[in-house]
Amino acid sequence: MALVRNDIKRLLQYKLCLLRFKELGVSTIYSHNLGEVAGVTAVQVRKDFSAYGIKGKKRGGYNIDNLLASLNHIFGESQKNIIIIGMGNIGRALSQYNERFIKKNLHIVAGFDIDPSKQNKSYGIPIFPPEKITEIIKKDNVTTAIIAVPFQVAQEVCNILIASGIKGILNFAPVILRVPEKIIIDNINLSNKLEGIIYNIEE
Amino acid sequence: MALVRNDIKRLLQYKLCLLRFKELGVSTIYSHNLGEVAGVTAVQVRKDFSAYGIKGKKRGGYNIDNLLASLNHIFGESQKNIIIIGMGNIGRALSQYNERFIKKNLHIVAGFDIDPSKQNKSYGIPIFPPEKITEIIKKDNVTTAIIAVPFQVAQEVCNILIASGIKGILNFAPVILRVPEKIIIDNINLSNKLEGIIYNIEE
DNA sequence: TAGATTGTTAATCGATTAACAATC
DNA sequence: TAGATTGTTAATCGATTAACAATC
Repeated sequence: MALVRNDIKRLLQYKLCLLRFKELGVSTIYSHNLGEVAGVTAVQVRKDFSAYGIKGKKRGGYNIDNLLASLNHIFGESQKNIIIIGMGNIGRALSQYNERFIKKNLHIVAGFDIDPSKQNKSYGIPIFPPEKITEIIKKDNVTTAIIAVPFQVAQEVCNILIASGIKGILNFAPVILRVPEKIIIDNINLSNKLEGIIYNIEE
Repeated sequence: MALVRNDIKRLLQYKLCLLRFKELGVSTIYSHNLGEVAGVTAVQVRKDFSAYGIKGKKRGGYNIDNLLASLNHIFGESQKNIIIIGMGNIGRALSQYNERFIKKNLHIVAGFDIDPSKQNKSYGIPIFPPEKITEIIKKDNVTTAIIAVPFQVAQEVCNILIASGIKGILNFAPVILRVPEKIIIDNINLSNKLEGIIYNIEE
């Protein structure tokens, strides 16, 4: 099991902030501006860029277009195909994100559910029965899957996905999935997130 | 801006795993068992428990009921009221979690949306117009809010929430919200999560 | 007694911060 | 030249891991 590194999370956050600045017509940015909106220190920003070979101008800051080009190069500009397993409330909500995701070259190409009544196109993406998982993964060269099934079947679904070639998983089921060392996984447990926030409030 | 600490996240994860073990009828657990399912080392488990004054028996492991009692004491057993701002796809999906959340004393007491057509009870929780936010927060003693509005209005909503007394925020809008030092915040950016996973896969 | 497990102290590692040199 | 900013090296801090003592 491998987790996404913090520096990568920060770089993605910078990318998002830079796109916002660009929309506002800003063309140059200083490390302290970017740090402020991204929620990190200016030194952290400069260090992150430096570590990935991204150069600014002393006294002149960083050119936003150059930064975005560098970041896009780091994260790759090819289309990434994604599937969702489980079309319950969360799965359906995520399927609606497709339009937004497509701007970032993230394409949700299919959803899967055992309920035949969900196997139609009303969710914006084609829905298939679970038996089709392996077939679609191969056909569309899918490397990443979102698990949004009940926790009781999450590990079983996870095993099928990995056997079919999936390399990365975003898991919304409230269990820590067991996966081989090389698989990248991010577990999102909403009630734990809420409980964690509340604990800190009351501390 | 304060973030939820890692040790707290682990304790919550332990709690979840322990509940699963308990359901299976297990009454005693060793640090290596718990570590394995929680995805951490046995030493980490023992250190976390030790730091919070939770004792096991040398050679005999930990009693699951005692552990759960200790963890419940740490996290508090009173009812916590939560509101959701924005009843789009994510907001509606989260409102359906209420039944599950209630088992953990997390009560989603209201949702808010500017769209009058959403102000009915079909989502399992009462929906109000945004003007009612402050009133409901005071009335129900709400300390925690989930932001699920479009990013353009997320900061404005955040400011209103904080002015109304909210202390903790779970944010699904793709922006880093600016909040005072004491406010606890957790930003979940789904496309960043997917991009981060994909970056690590391709590395 | 031998073996297994907890629990703590010391060592290591990695990430963040401080300090400051370089330079526009 | 003075001031502002980048970029790097060194110092600090915190978290994880290793080692091992305690004890059931």
